[in-house]
Formats: sequence, C-alpha cells, structure tokens
Amino acid sequence: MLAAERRDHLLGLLAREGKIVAKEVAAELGISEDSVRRDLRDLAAEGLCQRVYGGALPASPAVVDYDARQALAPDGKPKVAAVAAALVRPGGSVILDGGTTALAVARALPKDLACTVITHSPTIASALIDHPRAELFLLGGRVFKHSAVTCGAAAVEAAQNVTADVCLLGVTGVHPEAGLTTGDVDEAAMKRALSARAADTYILASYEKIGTASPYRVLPWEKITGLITDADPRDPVVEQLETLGVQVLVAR
Amino acid sequence: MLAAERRDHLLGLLAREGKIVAKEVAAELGISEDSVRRDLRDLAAEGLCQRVYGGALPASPAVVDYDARQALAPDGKPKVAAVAAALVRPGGSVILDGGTTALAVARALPKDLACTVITHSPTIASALIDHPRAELFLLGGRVFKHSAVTCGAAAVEAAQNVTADVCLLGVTGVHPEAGLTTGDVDEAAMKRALSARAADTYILASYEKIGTASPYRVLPWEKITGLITDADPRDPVVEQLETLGVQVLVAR
DNA sequence: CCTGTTCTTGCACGTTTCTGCATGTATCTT
DNA sequence: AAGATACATGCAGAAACGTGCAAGAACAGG
Repeated sequence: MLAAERRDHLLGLLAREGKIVAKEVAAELGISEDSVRRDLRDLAAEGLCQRVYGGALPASPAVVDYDARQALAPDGKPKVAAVAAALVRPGGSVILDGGTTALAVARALPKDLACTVITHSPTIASALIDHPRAELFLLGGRVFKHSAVTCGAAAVEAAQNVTADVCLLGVTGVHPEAGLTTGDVDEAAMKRALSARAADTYILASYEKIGTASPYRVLPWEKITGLITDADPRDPVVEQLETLGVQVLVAR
Repeated sequence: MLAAERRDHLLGLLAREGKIVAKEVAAELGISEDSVRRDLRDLAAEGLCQRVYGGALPASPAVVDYDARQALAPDGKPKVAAVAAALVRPGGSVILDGGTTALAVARALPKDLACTVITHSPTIASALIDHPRAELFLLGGRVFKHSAVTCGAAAVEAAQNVTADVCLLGVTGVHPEAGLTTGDVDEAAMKRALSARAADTYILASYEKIGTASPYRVLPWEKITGLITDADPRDPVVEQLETLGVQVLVAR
C-alpha cells in the first residue's frame, strides 16, 4: 500500500464515518500504529483533520467545508449518515430524500459501491456524479427552492415509476404525538410518495429534531421501518417512540 | 514495447485500479523501475497523474476536468454566456442544456430575473437555486455521469411535457458538413428532444468547437435559429456557416 | 551503405524518504 | 494514585528516488 494511498484512505474514512481510531485502522491495514499516527499528524498539520487522543476527527467545518457550517448538528449528521449509508447493500437500491442529512448520507456512501440511487435532489445528484459504480436516477419536476428538491405533481408522478429496497427520508420534526412532520405541504406529499415506492422507509433525524414538530404531517409511525438518530437512547422521547413500536437505530 | 504504448498502459492501469506501484509494473512489464519512474514523472508533468512515493495516483478528476476545460476556453465561455443570457426575456422561458457553457449561462442570468428555466442538468439546477424569481423545472431521468445531465427514454419523455420560448444547446462540434455534433448518442437524442420543445434554438459554441466534429449528429442546420460564438467573424468556417443561412451572434 | 546524432534504456551511486521498534513522556481511566 | 494506553522522538534498516553515464537502437543525411 502506497503512503499517499493510505492518506487518502484515512480522509475517506473520516468523511464516511466521522472519526478515525488509530489502533483500529492500523490493525485493518496491517501497518503499525506509528505510521497511522504519523499520517494523522501530517493531515492535521495541513488542516485536513483534527487530531484527538486515540485518533482523529474531521477538521472544524469552518475550515474544511463552508456548507457544513450551516448544519445544525456539526458532528451528529455524519454519524447518522454513516448508519444510514450502511443500510444500502451492494447491488441494492435506495431512494434518497433531499436536505443536509441526506446529503451527508450521499457523501458517506463508499466511492466504489455498486448501487442504484434515486433522488429528487439535484444537489445530491451532483454529489454522486463521482461515484463511478452508482446508477443515478433523478426525479424531475418543479424545483422547490427552499429545500432544493423537486416537488409537486410532476415529481410525485415521476416517483410512481421507480421502486427501491429502502427509502431514507429527512424530516424537520419527530414527535411522539405529532408524528413525522415537515414545513411544506408539497414536500410532505413528495416524501409520502417516495416512501410508498420502497420496501423499507427509515427516517433520518439528528438529535435536535427529536421532540419537535412542524406544520405538515409526513407519515404515521406505522408506515416507517425505523428511525436513525444520534440522540441519547435514554432520551424520554426516544423511549416513548420505542413503546410505539418504532425501531430506533442509534448512531454513536 | 513502445514507450508510448507503455505510457498508455500506465494511464489505463491508473484508470482501472486507481493506483500504480512502480515496482509492480516494472516487474510485470519486464522493464526497469527507472523507466517506469521516468514515465510517471513525465505523466505527472503533464498533469495526467499525481506522483507519490512508491508510484502514482490519478490526478484528481476535478482538477483534470476543470483545468482541462478551462484551458480550452479561458475566457470565451463567459462572453458567449452573456450573449446567450440576454436572449432570455423577463417573464420568458428557456430550456437550458447541460455542460460548462450552459452553466456559464446560468451564472450570467441576472439574479432577480423573473423567468422559467427548464433544464436536465442537476448542476445547473443547483446553480439557479439562489435566483429567487426564477421558476425552475428539472427534467428527470437516468443521470449520464460523463456530462452530469439526465438522458435516456425517461428524460426524453419528461421533455415532451414542457414548452419554452428559447432553447440554448451546447455541442462539442460545429462543422459546416458534419453539422452540430456531440460525443454520446443518448445525449444527442436528448438535445434533439429539448430543441423540439422551444420556439427558437440557439447553439452555444465557444471558438474551439468551431470546425470540429464529434461522432453523433444532434441537429441539421435548418432546425436551429442561430449560433452564439466568440470565434472571429471572419473565420472561414463561420463565414461558410453564414452562407448556409445560419444566424451567427458573435460575442466580443 | 555508412556515419554522426539523438533518444531511450538500464545500471551504479549517493541521497532522501519511509517504516517499525525502542525509549521515555504525557494523558486517560479506575 | 497507579496502571494502562497513547504519544513524540530518535534510530536503523529498507526502499524509493534523482542523477550521471554508457551501451544500444532509431533516424537523418551524405
């Protein structure tokens, strides 16, 4: 393995999983921990990661990615995204919603994963252009500027022609009584249409969404397979959801 | 083994496997490591690969494509784009093709212009998200990665449902005899479908496209309204096009 | 066909870089 | 506070590197 290749591997790992544990990587690649530590030190010197005891974390969003700064949960989203990305099997298909969390999922997909990604977000489509083995299908329609996705009748109609193994939906509110909610009525309808085209539907909800509600209902609890979140599993809202029969995947 | 042949082999290897280990290639081809290293050094000097200790890695595609394309038309595209953008009237509608020139047109549209933009490029859709008064319609379909646009049957079908005042098409070749050409057969069909949905069709062609031809015919001259280029108006190819009845808009 | 030139290639040599280990220090956990 | 773990540093062997050089091939001109 080339030294530079190893370095790329580390950066990829950092982007996909949001963290690096020196010991694990050393064992995985069959090299000494010293080399890993040296690489991390160099990467940190270039501002490409943040060195911490035991490994490394992504460099502060302000430095590395301006867009990521707008994220409400600076390190929750990559974790949620990593868990969600793991639900996409090689050769499988996924319907990917729009939004920053879904974008994180797109970035967390391994570069060489062979899969089919169906999305109504031009942003996500752009982000996946450089995944050579990913088949990409974009659902057309009127672009709803607030969240940069296609919505409306044409988009819903386009969604009727696709099918996938799993649907990953972002929402703005996750509340035991209000259910899964979002801020726009057309967007809610679009999410319902997407969910209906997949065998399983998982909700992506970083911790700050838990316990909040937005105006428009997306789906009732029965229609979803699970919830992926980085909230504390002992959070009262999360426990309440589990009593409702919602499968909760906790990202750590 | 010829030197040029060896060079091609290296580039192929780089594309297929994502890396080159000098020692391995030398053993495989039965030549000295020195020769491999020399080749890699030359390739790196041309920006075709990134030299690293032990071998080489692909030059980042973003760097290669972006630089290569920018190198082709250092400042012609913005000029062409400005002329093209002026064809979009307030309240009017435009079908915008994909590609770097069309992207330049999107960027050249005034921020507060009220118009309808129909496109099959997620990149262009993303670029227009921040135009508050522009209605944006995205044509869905299978994403053709090479040029980052939707193509194929679904995309052509989606195009049947829209109409616009003007269609702005990019091509890779503009030749008096070969006509307007591009490098992919599906892309050519998509461009035809787009052109058919607009009252007027203009071709965007920075000067380096003039006089060249690609494998697939897009449209015959009769179907287009005009050609927008930054080539010299006294260029023999341009003059020949004018005798064919093509309206040439020269960007200065 | 011969000859001089240019280019390529492999080898030798000294230099640089990488890597794992050993050592002593810092930091975390219990 | 003590043990465990992670860390930085120095060191030595190994590997990769660049450069100069000479042998050989390809080529142009006479």
